[in-house]
Amino acid sequence: MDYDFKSIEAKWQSWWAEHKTYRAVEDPSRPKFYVLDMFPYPSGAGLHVGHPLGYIASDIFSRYKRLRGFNVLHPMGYDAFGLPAEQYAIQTGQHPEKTTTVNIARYRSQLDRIGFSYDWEREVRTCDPAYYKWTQWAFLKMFDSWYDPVQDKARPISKLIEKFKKEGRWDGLSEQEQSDLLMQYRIAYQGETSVNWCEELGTVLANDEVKDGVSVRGGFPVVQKKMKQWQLRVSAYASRLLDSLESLDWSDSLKEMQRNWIGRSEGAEVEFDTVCDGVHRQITIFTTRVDTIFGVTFMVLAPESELVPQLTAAANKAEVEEYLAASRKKTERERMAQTGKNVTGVFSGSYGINPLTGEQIPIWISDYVLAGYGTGAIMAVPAHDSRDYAFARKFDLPIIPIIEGCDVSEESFDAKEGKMCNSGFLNGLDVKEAIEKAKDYVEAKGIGRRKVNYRLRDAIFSRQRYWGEPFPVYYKDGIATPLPESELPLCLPAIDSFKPTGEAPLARAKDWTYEGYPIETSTMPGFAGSSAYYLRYMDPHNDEALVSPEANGYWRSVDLYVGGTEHATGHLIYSRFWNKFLYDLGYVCEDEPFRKLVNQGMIQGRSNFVYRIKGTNTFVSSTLKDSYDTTEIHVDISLVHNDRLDLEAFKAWRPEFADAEFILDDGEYVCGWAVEKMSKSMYNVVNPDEVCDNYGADTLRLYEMFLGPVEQSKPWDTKGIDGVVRFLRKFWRLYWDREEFLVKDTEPSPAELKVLHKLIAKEQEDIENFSYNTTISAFMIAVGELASLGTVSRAILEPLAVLLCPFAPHVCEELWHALGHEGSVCDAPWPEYVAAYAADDTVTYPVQFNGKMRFTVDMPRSASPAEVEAAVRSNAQTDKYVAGMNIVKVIVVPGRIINIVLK
RNA sequence: GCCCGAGUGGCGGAAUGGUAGACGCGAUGGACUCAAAAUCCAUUGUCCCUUAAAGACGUGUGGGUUCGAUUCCCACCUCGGGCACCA
Repeated sequence: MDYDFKSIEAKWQSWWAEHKTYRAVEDPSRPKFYVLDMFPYPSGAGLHVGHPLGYIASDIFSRYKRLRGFNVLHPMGYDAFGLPAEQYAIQTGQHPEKTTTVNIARYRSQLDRIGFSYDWEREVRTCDPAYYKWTQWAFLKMFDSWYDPVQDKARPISKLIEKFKKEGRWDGLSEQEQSDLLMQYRIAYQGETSVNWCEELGTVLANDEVKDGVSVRGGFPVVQKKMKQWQLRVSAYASRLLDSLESLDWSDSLKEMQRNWIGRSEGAEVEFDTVCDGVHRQITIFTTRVDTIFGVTFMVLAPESELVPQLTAAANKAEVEEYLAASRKKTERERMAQTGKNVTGVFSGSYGINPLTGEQIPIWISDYVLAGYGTGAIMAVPAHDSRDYAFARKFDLPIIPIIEGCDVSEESFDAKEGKMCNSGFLNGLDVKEAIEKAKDYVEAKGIGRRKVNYRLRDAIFSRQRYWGEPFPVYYKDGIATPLPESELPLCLPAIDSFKPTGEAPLARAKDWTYEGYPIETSTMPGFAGSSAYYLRYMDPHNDEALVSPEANGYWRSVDLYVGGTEHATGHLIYSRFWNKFLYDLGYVCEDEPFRKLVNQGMIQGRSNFVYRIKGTNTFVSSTLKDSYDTTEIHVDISLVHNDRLDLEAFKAWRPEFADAEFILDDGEYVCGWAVEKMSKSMYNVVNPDEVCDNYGADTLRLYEMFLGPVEQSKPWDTKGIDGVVRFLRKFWRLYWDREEFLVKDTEPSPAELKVLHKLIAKEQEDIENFSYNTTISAFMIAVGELASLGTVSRAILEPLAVLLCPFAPHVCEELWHALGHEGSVCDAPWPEYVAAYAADDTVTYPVQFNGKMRFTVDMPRSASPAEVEAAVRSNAQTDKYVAGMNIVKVIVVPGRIINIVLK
């Protein structure tokens, strides 16, 4: 029989489906292992070969763990709410649900062809009401909770009310006042803050959805706007999110990204007296450099700070108003661009009083100070802060150096080193000591206190969009009131048009009311549905709970999570927050959701180019292009083989090339190439379906892993796939020769057993380290060796099929059944490694003289270093290389090398 | 600017202190064939050389540690990623 991957793959894929081979069932008698992929957003473009990279890696790991006796949970689903489907609906009028369903079906068929071991009975879709019921439920729990700083965890809001009652702060408040009070404490709360507003998308965005001042989706400009929005009090968890990062088995770079995003900084808050038109008032600033307080020459408020109206002198009002108005209109991008000399600001007309020197200093307003960080007000030390320095230079404010010997004529001295001067009681101290002493001083004087600040902000949780989870909240006489849990899920209502009209789409829904009161018209953001999906997979059909304590107690948390780095500051922060919240309330048993995380690299495209001579329709081969003035044009990689252009196909590709002429090199047109992002516009997209059609799923799986380490980005180049194709054919031929099944019940030779055991040892080690490319190399070597040994023994070939099955499940399943087994190879026992064959081994030691290799010596692996040394000293060749010199020492590294040091 | 990560043949990559370039692609030569495909065999870092033996050089650059460095340390260069008025 020949290796016919098409029929083999189709046959076993349906066999697996029929036999429910990959169904996971809780079984307390077996150890569990939970392997999770980041579920995809089902986009209209379908999958390209880069997408399944992580899925293949995790599938190999799942199958391997299963062979090692673990009860593996390996689910898949869809992150199905999101902007693109809605944008598409706006353009075409098609309901997002419809396009999403179509896209999901396409994703599913593409995934199915690759032969993943997913338990599809556990599939989740975030847009399914049965699923988003639990997203809404979690929101209600967050609404009904507060963060208790004493116990350092979230607790029911009723406990807070009890506390207020005891303190006499509750009774006598009106309903509205009670609601307003609690709103300041709820984990999910509604609050007025400065938010990222994207006009083009008609919605607010969270911090991680904005990059370089534009929206991540679409790249539209973003402005700061004060708005009342639903938010999640993620900031309450900042220190816990930071601290428990230590315990996670994630890459250092990813942890570092999260640390940066959380942005802990230690400093102090200091009170400054201010005077504005004769009115005195205290304000608080935050600084990490209390030691520089003698160098303060002015203060700055953020334009959005609520202190601005209070500290604007009547005489300066007009100017300040003008500045505030201009600042409001700027996009984030414009604000970020105005660094250094372009810095802007306006004098408020009021003054602060330095609490240490008693000196009066002007208060300015500038948007280089952020409202959302610290207190929105700073003390400016231009000599030792580059931003303050730029501002002082621009507006001609004094600069007083307070560190000995520093030169501030050209730039500020920001480093935390040197000896203090011009600083009263701090003089002569080292900067680090001065910081501590100054903190002690302000605390003792009662004018300040130590304070840790975090950059991490609360997450803006509402979106003025349609295609998301509705908030289970209605407004009873203007008071935000949760829907009773029994009303969940609150289903997304039908609307007649998706076109933006300036109001939230749900405001146009008919009867969007509860008991006659209006329901919230915002919907939840994309990260809502993805924050707890890993919990839902544990118990996906439960109507009573997000996850039952039994299911959660068994599967606990994700043992291995595979996905891209792009979620480092979004999903992976929100999920950890969400999980910690549920943990605080006792709904889940683990504090962290993802124990080990592997970031797969990107698969880049390999683009091809043709070179058109400017002003003509003549194309010159890349090998000759330097003698012409050419334009580089992307050409579809399907028209190119081995970098040689198919001229006829190229002419037929697009009408403008129909009469193209060519300058060939040696009869061939050689295309240029480059590694770029895989995308339609670069004509370098490779579709996994095509690869499955032409080479088979097992080949695709092996090749993606063989390309290089999973974590690394690497280019896809289809021409390299032949090596893997040849390997699989060779592997097949160990079992089958035309019509004859070669496997016999003969005794294997020691040489054959050695090949097998070497492979078992290598695979065990490599899979645990995600070093799949080297495992596959080891397979290629082993199969080559077995072929030349003429292996037919069942004792070798049966375990061999098991070993390869995580990588190439279809072909191994076929062979496993050909060997006479009834059940799936997935349930085969992992081949035992027989230590005897390793002990029996011979090691060929290279013998070096002063680091230079001269000859080799064969020794049994079990030989002691002393025995090896003795054997080498008495070797006939040794004398020749010693040649009259003295042997200083002999270094024997067991199993590796012998080095003889001569002098 | 700050913080991570990476630089190895024509290409993807292997080796985390011990024979640098495993394995694969590509390339060259050969076998089989009327021929092609497929398959198999051999060669394939650079230099010197007719060839071979032998040798020298060689993991971004320059230093250092070591009997021995792609691997560890210091400085620099280049590329990739993240953060960036966070006081």
